[in-house]
Amino acid sequence: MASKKTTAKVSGSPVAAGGTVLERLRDAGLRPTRQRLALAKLLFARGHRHVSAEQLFNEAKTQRVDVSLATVYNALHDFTGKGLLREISIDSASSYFDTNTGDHHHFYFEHSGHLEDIEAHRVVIAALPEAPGGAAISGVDVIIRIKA
Amino acid sequence: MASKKTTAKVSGSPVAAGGTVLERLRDAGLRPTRQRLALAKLLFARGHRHVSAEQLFNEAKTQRVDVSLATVYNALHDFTGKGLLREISIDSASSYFDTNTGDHHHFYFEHSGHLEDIEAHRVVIAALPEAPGGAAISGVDVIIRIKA
DNA sequence: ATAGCTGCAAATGCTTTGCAAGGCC
DNA sequence: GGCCTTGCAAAGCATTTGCAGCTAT
Repeated sequence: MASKKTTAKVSGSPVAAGGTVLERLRDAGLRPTRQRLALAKLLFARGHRHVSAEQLFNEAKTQRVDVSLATVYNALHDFTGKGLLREISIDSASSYFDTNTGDHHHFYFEHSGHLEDIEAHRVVIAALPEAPGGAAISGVDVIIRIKA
Repeated sequence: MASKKTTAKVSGSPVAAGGTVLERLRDAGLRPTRQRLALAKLLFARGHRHVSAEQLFNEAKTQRVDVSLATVYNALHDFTGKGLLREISIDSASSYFDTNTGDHHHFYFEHSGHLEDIEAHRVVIAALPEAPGGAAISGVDVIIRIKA
């Protein structure tokens, strides 16, 4: 699979202006349809964020972008499959999609269900057990739960 | 903050014989009904485990314990509410309940959805950011994802 | 006796899917 | 034009709830 042409730019900065979103979709091998473009802009144009499908759907509606909930789910999963997003499940009620695909961790505010990024370098892990059977570690997630 | 009362035995050994499970329910203020006792035994009599509602339900059936799925969910949540279990949501597909309520972390096997405990002391965190707004940290969860 | 459980099945909420119509290359 | 996407609504899961009957205390 993974037939990409790559300009080695994917995981750089949050993307500022408008044109880049289109390129990003193309690079990922996703057709830049009206819906995907609109959703990608909502997701990537304002820095890193954490959204649920429902949330993004409502935002789209507010912005007069006409998409169905099913399409939002499709887009979110397509983006995730291509590495444009990362899926996070902390609360069984619903999944969140994180526009920050780089190495980092999270604060989780238990009272609100809100999520906030922690830059990777702010968490220093001095010791970690090896995986049983010498298996490969695909990632380490640290979640700091905030009570208040 | 580990608000525990009991006889300081909760996170010690896995509970061996039969009587203790009953006491534990009583201590928690839960009526030791036939169903809860049976479920509690399945959960606590064999060391620490991670189970989903469906799993526990099937185990009960296998052991000829007659309970409904709804009762399993009720019991699981009642136990969790009283601090006898801890709920974990890593996979949005379903929640797991961990009989180990002490401080510890997890290996998560992505291909099987299986979960395995990591003793707290095996993960050493050298630096941790403070919570925004000086809020209180209620816990730190570390999940090591295993690819294979 | 009585407040608290349990069981069943229907209800709910999030997410996925099927299939016809539409849009990008 | 062909194939990928979309959109709706219906289908699918895991989980919850309502209410009559049961059971610890």
